[in-house]
Amino acid sequence: MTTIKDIAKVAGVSITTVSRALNGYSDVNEKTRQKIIEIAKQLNYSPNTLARGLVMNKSKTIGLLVSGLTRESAKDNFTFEVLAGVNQYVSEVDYDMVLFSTTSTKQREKTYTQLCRERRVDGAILQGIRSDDPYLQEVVESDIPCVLIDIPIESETVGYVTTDNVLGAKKAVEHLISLGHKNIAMINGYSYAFVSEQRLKGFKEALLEAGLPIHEEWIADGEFREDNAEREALRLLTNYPHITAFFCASDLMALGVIKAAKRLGKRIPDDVAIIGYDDIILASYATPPLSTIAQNKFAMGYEAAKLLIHMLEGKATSHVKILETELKIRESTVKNYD
Amino acid sequence: MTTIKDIAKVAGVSITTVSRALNGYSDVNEKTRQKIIEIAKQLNYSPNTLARGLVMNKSKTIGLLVSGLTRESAKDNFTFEVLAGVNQYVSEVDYDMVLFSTTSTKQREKTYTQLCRERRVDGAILQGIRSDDPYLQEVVESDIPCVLIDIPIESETVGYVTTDNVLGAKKAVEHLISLGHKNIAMINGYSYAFVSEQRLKGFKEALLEAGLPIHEEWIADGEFREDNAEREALRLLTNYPHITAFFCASDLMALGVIKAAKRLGKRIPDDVAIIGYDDIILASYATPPLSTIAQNKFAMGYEAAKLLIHMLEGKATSHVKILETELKIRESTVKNYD
DNA sequence: CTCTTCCTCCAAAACGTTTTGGATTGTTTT
DNA sequence: AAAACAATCCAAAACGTTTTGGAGGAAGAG
Repeated sequence: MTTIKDIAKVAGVSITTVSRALNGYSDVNEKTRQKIIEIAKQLNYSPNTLARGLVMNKSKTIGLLVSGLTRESAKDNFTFEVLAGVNQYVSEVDYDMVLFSTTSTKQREKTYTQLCRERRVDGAILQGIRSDDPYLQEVVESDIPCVLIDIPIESETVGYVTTDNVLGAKKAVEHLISLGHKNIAMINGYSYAFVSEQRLKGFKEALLEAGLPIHEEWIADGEFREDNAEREALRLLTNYPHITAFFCASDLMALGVIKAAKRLGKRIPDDVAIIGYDDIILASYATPPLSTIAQNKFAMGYEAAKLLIHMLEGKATSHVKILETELKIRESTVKNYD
Repeated sequence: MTTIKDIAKVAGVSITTVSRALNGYSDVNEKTRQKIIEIAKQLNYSPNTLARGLVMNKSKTIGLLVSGLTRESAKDNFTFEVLAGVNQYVSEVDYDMVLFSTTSTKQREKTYTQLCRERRVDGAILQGIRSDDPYLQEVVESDIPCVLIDIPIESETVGYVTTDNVLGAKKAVEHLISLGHKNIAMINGYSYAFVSEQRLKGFKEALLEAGLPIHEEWIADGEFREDNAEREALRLLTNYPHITAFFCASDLMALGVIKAAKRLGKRIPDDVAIIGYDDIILASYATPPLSTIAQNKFAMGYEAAKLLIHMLEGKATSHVKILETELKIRESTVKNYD
């Protein structure tokens, strides 16, 4: 493996000059620079980022901390798309990304700060962690720059990117209302996700603004799981047969509700209309295709990486990025749409 | 940020002793070791992996080189599941994983070797690269340990993990034949994927062994794309109406074929049976649910990482791992299955 | 009492960079 | 002709580890 030392020897200059030549400093003669560059190319030189990182005290590497990168999480490809977005920006600006996946057990072994410092990441992006997660507290207290996805916490060193979940939920429910639905149930996600709170808020606001009553007993916790949502929907549809529409805090749960409705012999959307949240791939392939509030997960990853790296380089003006959502109307709410 | 120097000062010993104490060498008194460990904990010490990597000349980091980590590739979650598998093993043995995503344009800028050496990865896993890819040649020539997924190349420094694609394809086609199909078409992937060759081979073998003729004109190239497969299937079904079954080299293409069949008003599986390959998430959610040859993509990633790290640590006995596939029968081939 | 051996410890070198603070020219200004 | 300046180069320190080759002393063997 060739080093700048080797280049220096061949070129007959000092290693200082090689370093400065390769890094574009002005205090080296253009002729020697060309010679050095030529030699570097011939010797097939590539700089040792470890050595560089050691002396510069930064690695040009960010960590992506996701929770639950498991076989099962592949269904909602949320994590994957965020990852793809992060990767996109990171590679545009010549950073590296290292992936950490945490589980609740793992968190007891190693703290967030340890993880980041040991791996010498300059900053981190956190996705999918819950609001009761031990990491979260640590993140805010540590001095490692970090960007949260879908968790609205802001400080000197932490920023976040999210969508307006209140508005998104409102758009979904208003869509149902505009179709004439008056008896709308909601399957929410677990309460230790910030988005659940907000989507619930949007749900209630939409009802209130339309002058509809809020039935607390029509709001169930599906824990963001397909099977739980199915079970809850079965229960609701059986106990409260006048429900004609469901707003679900995730598409995966909406798929569960579809199953429940089908099992009870209800026609969708005639007997019961269903709208989800996220716009996962499965949504458009479901039968019937699922109406939903689309979030651009790729963009969320991209913007998170952008924000983080701007923060690292001291050129971030704001620490917050709110993205748009979009109502996608498909056949689970409107028959023969298209 | 505390270093071993700080610990040494507090403990009143040399940095050598601290290093050796923390790394479990035997030539340090158990009492001093405990003292040092205690101090390290108090000072919140975490080792600088850059410095360590520099002197040890290895980073305990592997690179995962995937091609086409884009928004679109989320549909077939192949990449994601492999990634999850790699991540799983890597974190079990306390390595790190850094993700590189390549595009054909990017490959011209930076060579594989440069990429690996610059980022100081100890080895790499390559997924999704094509057989005509400039990288592939380089990989074999370079001395960086590497594991290929679904590309059977083996050498001192390169191994691979794959499934038996010939057998997998045979199983699929034999299933169709066992259902009485005699006129079976195939939608293959592009030819610069090794798996396409092999699945084609399996397809032909199955036909031959059953004494059925091979109609070359019934074999189309869907380029692993849903839309292309749909177009090709439309063409085949129109031109050769006696075709009663399709074997597709990927589930995504099978979904395209389903669309084509539906568009022509054919009933599935009564008029035309369809079987795919991969078992992507969408397969079980399709209408009708898609029969397929399942590959355990998570396991492929896991085994690839395992193999690579064994190679790195000199304890790999073989450089090859072949995984099993499994025939999953669903309603696209057999009515009311279950 | 001397010679080994074992147990603990340590100083210094090494890894490959970047950066600091000059040194050496040659050229221009006064 | 002296002084100031610009251009080009370099030696040495620094980053935080691991490893090498001992040093010093205590205990056991003869």
